Amino acid sequence: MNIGEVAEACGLPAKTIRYYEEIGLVAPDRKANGYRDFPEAEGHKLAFVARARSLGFSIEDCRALLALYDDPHRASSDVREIVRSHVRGIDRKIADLQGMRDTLNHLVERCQGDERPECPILDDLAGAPGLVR
Amino acid sequence: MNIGEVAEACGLPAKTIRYYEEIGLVAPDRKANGYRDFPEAEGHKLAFVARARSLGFSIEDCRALLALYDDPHRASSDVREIVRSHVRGIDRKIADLQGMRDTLNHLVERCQGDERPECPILDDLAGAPGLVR
DNA sequence: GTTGACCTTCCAGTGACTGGAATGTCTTCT
DNA sequence: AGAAGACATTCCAGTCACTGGAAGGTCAAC
Repeated sequence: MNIGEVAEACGLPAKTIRYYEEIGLVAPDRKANGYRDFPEAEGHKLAFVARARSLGFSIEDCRALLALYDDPHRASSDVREIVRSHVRGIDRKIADLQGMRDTLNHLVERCQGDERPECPILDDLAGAPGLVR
Repeated sequence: MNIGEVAEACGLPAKTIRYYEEIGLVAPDRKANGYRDFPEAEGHKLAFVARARSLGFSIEDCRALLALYDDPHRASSDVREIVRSHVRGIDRKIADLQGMRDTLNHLVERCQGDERPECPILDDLAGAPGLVR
């Protein structure tokens, strides 16, 4: 399979696939003309990585997950620990974002949003003691 | 004020403050010995940016907010629109992360997490039709 | 005069791509 | 046989917002 076909199949841009080869996530063969040639297994790896990335895993997580995927003697507890740790990171991010959103919503509520310069949002950013911090 | 003092005061690393000067967010004076000298107003700008960054605003948002902060003829509606648009972005991110977390939690629940290799998480990543996608 | 804390600039690296230039190859049509 | 157009290749640079480190200058205290 050419890079274009495998890109179509797994939903990743060809550029990204070349990058994944460069960092050693996949290792396609080469045809006589220098074109990459992806056997089925490499295509599956790319689809695996595409799905893992869409679930927010880092490239290093993907590397670890791929290694487990390839290892018939893996322990499923190793997989689960990677995923759990990732979920903890996601939970932290959600909590951070919710905190920001709540603060910002409070500020937006108190801002008139008209043509005048008075603005509680700017006052808060400038360090004025707001009602709700 | 030296960079170290102003860093202490606004809670940003000195490295970050130098970077903010480089990209034109602040413009400290210079002493005869080449050291940066931050007048009060520049210190306030840094504190303003530090708080805005902690609320998730991009550097370009900070630049726009600083410009409004500096403009006595601003309209508070301009401020509010920047903030609202940022909140919309935060909401999108939260929704994305919640989607990932829910999917991952479903997968974790179904994984035994023991010493055996069978793993519904890997099966899902590999494209096996899971019960819950 | 020497230590140590502070300051300076400059260069390189992070993560995960993405865009573009310059060039080569394959397929199809005339 | 030649030309067009779609594909492929490599390499370099840019993104965002810093962060680390090297090599060196300055200042205050002992």
